[in-house]
Amino acid sequence: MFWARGYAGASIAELTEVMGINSPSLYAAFGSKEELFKEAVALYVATDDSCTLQMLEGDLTTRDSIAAMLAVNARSCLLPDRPSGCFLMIGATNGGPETDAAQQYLCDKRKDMAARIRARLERGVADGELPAGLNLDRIAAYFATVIKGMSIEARDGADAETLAAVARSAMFGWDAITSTQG
Amino acid sequence: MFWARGYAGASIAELTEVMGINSPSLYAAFGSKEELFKEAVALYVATDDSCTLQMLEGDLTTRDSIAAMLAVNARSCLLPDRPSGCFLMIGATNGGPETDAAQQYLCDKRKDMAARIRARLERGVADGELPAGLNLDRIAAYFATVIKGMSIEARDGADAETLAAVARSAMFGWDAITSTQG
DNA sequence: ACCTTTATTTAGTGATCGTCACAGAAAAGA
DNA sequence: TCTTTTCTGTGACGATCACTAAATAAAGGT
Repeated sequence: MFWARGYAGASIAELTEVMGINSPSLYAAFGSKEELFKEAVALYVATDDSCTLQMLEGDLTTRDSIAAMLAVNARSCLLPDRPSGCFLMIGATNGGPETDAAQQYLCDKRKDMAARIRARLERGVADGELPAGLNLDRIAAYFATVIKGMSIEARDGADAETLAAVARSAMFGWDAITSTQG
Repeated sequence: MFWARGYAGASIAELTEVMGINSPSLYAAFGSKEELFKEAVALYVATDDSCTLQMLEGDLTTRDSIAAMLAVNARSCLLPDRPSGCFLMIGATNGGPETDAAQQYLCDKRKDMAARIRARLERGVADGELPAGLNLDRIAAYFATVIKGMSIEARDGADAETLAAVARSAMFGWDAITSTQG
């Protein structure tokens, strides 16, 4: 529900109906809507989202691991029986001050993602695959931007082939991006 | 208000307070919250957003016009006294069924943007700058994805230099993207 | 079988949502 | 000046929001 409607758009009444419980049970188990949301996000990060970032952990070259991450993200934006796009990108964007905590929580998760991309780039520098002196923050920001954009693109109705092509296109500039010019 | 909080997050009470009127005046002038939102979006498209797509209309080469569009978009995501990011990307993403019309309206505007990028690419083919046989839809989807991602990146706190670097990075693969391989 | 503890249901809290009927004020035409 | 028209402010509509106190049912221990 949070994934499809967002934090503010998913009401307690809808949540309890889907969960098959009454609201007092929900509050006894989770404490508040905000806590329930955070647990849902944590579950998402531990399951669906882990596949994408897991591509950064293997024995692939730096370039191939980034490419694989983009490709996996493109696919996971259009899984059957799930809302389009990544939960972390679209789970809480709109809303008044009462949604600030949820928005900040997702923002932190997105920054974790960028940090892990940056860590993979650092490993590439340490392995000698990438030259020293690169501005790794900016390179990581570029790939994070593409990933974020793909979620909106998926919500707008892009098909799997288009998203896969976007992932490939984002890699075409790899050699120039990873040259020492920033 | 819609830009900062989104369609569902901006209440009539907040809107009327900012506008300095009472709700009956708002309904007499615009008819409904949805109509007011559409007028606000139309105003945004005609003013702030026009600067970005205007880069596609000049005498620049296809490559330079796309690069200029990305650069202008990067700057307009972080204007002072305005919410971060593009209104079309973040104005209505969350919410229940009653926000579907607003979401669809913004989605159509985003597709207009992609269509204009595609039209610029077509002009490039007609001018002989780009080879024939390219899958222009996918190329346009790539640049649209980068633009969409930059808005989330801006909301997440990226500074102007980072966004400008992202815009440059997105252009590094231009030659490969515009080769006849799709 | 009895008591204690846990879980679920019913019902309702005040607040806020988008929207509008109605009354009173201001402006315009004669 | 009087009437007609347009506009603005007051107040309230039913619905829904997140959240919870009190009552009822179930489960576990002895």
